[in-house]
Amino acid sequence: MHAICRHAEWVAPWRKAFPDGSLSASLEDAVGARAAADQLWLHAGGLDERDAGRLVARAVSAFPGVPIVVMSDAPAQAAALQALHGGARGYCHAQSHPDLLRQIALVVAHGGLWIGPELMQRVLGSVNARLDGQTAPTGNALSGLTPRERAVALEVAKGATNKEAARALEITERTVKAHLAAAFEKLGVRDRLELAIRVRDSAPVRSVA
Amino acid sequence: MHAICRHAEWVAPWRKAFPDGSLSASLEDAVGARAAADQLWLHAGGLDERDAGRLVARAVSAFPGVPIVVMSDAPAQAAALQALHGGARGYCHAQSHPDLLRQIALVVAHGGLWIGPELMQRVLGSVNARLDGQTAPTGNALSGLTPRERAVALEVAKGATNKEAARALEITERTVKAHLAAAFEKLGVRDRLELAIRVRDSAPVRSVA
DNA sequence: CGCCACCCTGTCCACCGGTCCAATATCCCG
DNA sequence: CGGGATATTGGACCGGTGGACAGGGTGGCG
Repeated sequence: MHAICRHAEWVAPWRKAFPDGSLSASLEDAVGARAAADQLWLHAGGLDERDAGRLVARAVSAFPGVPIVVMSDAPAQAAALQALHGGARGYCHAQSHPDLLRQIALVVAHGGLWIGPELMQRVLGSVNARLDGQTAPTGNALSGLTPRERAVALEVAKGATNKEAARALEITERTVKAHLAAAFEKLGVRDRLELAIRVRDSAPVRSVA
Repeated sequence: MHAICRHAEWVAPWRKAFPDGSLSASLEDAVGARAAADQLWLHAGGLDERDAGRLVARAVSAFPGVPIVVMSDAPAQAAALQALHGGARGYCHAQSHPDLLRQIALVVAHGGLWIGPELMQRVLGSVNARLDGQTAPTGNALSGLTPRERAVALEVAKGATNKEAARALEITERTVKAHLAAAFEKLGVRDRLELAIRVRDSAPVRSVA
């Protein structure tokens, strides 16, 4: 267990959690001291996201195979993502309770990934913000189509297969193909992909999370 | 500790890892039995990604607050993404060594997230693409792909067929298929239409502020 | 009543798209 | 040097897709 922090007092909880842990003032010092550790904890106090990400990347290459946990003074989701993307295995508040730090160490030591509970929620729930238009924004590429053709085109533009569109509209797959063929003809496209592109590019408003 | 699996022999390692764990044949059985568990392990053996994702989502709502771990017979990145997006806290091979399973349980029990080490980077890249529309200039849907996969994906996102993409990149149609299949897997999409949607929605340039 | 537009369905078939089984060559890294 | 990632290609397989050939039903309009 080794931590890197310019001033020892910045990571008081960590010292309390791991009394036997060693500490370096910088990554270079740790490398010079050949600090062999099972885990490396980085204090990224004043660094912005980008610098923190780079620091993590350097640490990863300097200590290959050693899991890295980043401690921030002001945790932010963007910073957490950068840190994890850089190769960190954990991200937490530098002033977390020693018990929590030990718990994080446990998770990371066993190959797990530690991200803040609020970030966890975003990760796990990100897909729930699915787009489900179902609106009727007239005046775009769909204006020349009949209502049913438009409905089918919208389903396809969401990525649906013929079978799925059929189920969604409660009609036969054959009928979907008929409406689709008509839409192809009217819009001058050759397949569902071009239709989807046409529809989505001409959509007046987009409700993306 | 509770597992859901149609046939007990499919999850022999799990039974060895948790001799005291209970087991149900289906999610409905588990609900009916009011199986109160600290963790719920789902065997998603023969299910495809989508059904597995839905199963996880149902399990999450049926057992709110209970961490879910998905065991797959043939782990794939796309399936892992679907499972995690559905709310799973872990994803692993159903035939993993009991020691590894116990390790995973430990991580999950302490609030961690378990994904295969090789999957970690990609998942984070995908999460990156989903979460930030303004912070990271780099990191759209293409970020996790290799240069050639990215090139093929861009051609397809423009509406090109395999043959056209092949001609544009001066490679065989067969190779286009290979790169596309890899891109599908990494992005967690099933066909070129969903890939095009994903790519175009995460494009760096957006007309709306 | 005919005509027409729209909606729905059926069958047959060629082609494309996606996946599974490979193999080969290069390059970089530990 | 061996292992891993990347790029490239081959063949076979099969389901989805799109086009072509059909129809039948409804409602409006001259």
